[in-house]
Amino acid sequence: MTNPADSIEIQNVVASTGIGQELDLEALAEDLPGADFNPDNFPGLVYRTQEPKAAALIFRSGKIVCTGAKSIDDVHEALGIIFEKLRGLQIPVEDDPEITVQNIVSSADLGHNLNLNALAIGLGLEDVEYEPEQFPGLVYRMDEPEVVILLFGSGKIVITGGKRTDDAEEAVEEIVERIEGLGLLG
Amino acid sequence: RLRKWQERIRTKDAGERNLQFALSEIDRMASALGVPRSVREVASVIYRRALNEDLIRGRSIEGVSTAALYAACRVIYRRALNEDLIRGRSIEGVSTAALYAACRQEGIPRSLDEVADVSRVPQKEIGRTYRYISQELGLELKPVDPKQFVPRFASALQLSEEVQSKATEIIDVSAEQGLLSGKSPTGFAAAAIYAASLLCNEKKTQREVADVAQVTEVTIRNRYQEQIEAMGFR
DNA sequence: GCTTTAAAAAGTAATTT
DNA sequence: AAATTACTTTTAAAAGC
Repeated sequence: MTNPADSIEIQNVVASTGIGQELDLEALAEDLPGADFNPDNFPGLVYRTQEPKAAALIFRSGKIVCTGAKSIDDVHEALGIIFEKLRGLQIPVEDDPEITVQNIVSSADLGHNLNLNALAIGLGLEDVEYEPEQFPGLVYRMDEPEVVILLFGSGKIVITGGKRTDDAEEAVEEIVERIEGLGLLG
Repeated sequence: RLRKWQERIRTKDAGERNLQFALSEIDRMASALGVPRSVREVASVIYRRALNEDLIRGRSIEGVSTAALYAACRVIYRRALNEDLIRGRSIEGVSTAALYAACRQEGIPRSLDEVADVSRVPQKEIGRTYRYISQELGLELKPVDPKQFVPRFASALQLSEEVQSKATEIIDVSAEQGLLSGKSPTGFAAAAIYAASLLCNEKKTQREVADVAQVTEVTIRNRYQEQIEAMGFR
């Protein structure tokens, strides 16, 4: 009788921001201990924070992508650390750069095993991708909220593509309702 | 005006060539897979539909095996690109994906591994292209049924009808108990055939079955244990 | 389309012990 | 034969090929 929505855990938050200042990544790679910069492979410089654990991709334009954080607060904290590091290097950083959450990845547990074959047909083959030869999860694209849900035989699920914390909760309620409506939830 | 006319002819030429190439590729791969002529025709129809709906865009030629054919493929690709016809997508990828889809539609599926063995395109691209054309053409193919692999695998192993029907029964019973969700259809079929061969005293080793189904012995062992339990043996 | 980053889910595969 | 490592899928942004 536990509510699947209560089992939701945010696993990763992706966000973007910018310091409003062009950067010399070659020089930054020298001054920032632990920075990875391989312009031949990728134009961004990779910098990882320990607490909270996250990875940032810093670009020449001054734009930054932060990923790996476990919450929106952690994203702000990690980026705050990076902003301070840059200021410490005499690089001008805007007072409080706007941070935009781009994607939230969450996991949850529906609490019952799922018959993915029946679910693929029940949810509608046009909205479903289920190719167990290639991947064990059923991929379901939901319209409202606009997210992608990966459903597994164990009843564990992954919700991704949402930008708001509420998206995962709404998605879980919606998918539970749909599966129950099909009589396919335990 | 004359140039435009010539361009049109060239465009039509390239298109014809591409189609001819695609169809001959489908035929070559189908022969290598031992696919009946009726199914080859379905593959051809799917390819033509993909062409008509302009889906041969955005994919690159990646598969390389025989240098000569790869070169021919590149020439065609470049021509089509110059004529602004194909813009990226590979004829081979779409041909192979069409064949894979046709086999499924006809109920005699080949695994992506098997199709990749006779294609010049990597398995990853075949799977991706299949998902793309399947979605765009609205093929709506149901998930592959492991039972559909039984006759072909069992006959390759020279197993009797009795083993085949036993394997089919094992698949039905274990799938009924929810063991199939998320599992590879080939691995599931392979394990059932292995189990059935034991039960019918026509034992094949896990390695023999694994080779035919192109899965590992570890996978057969894992699925076998679950299926035996589902059947109430052990 | 590709390149890089991170994270979960579960299956399969290749190595190593 | 068991344990480890690694890859499959989805998502989003960044700059550039």
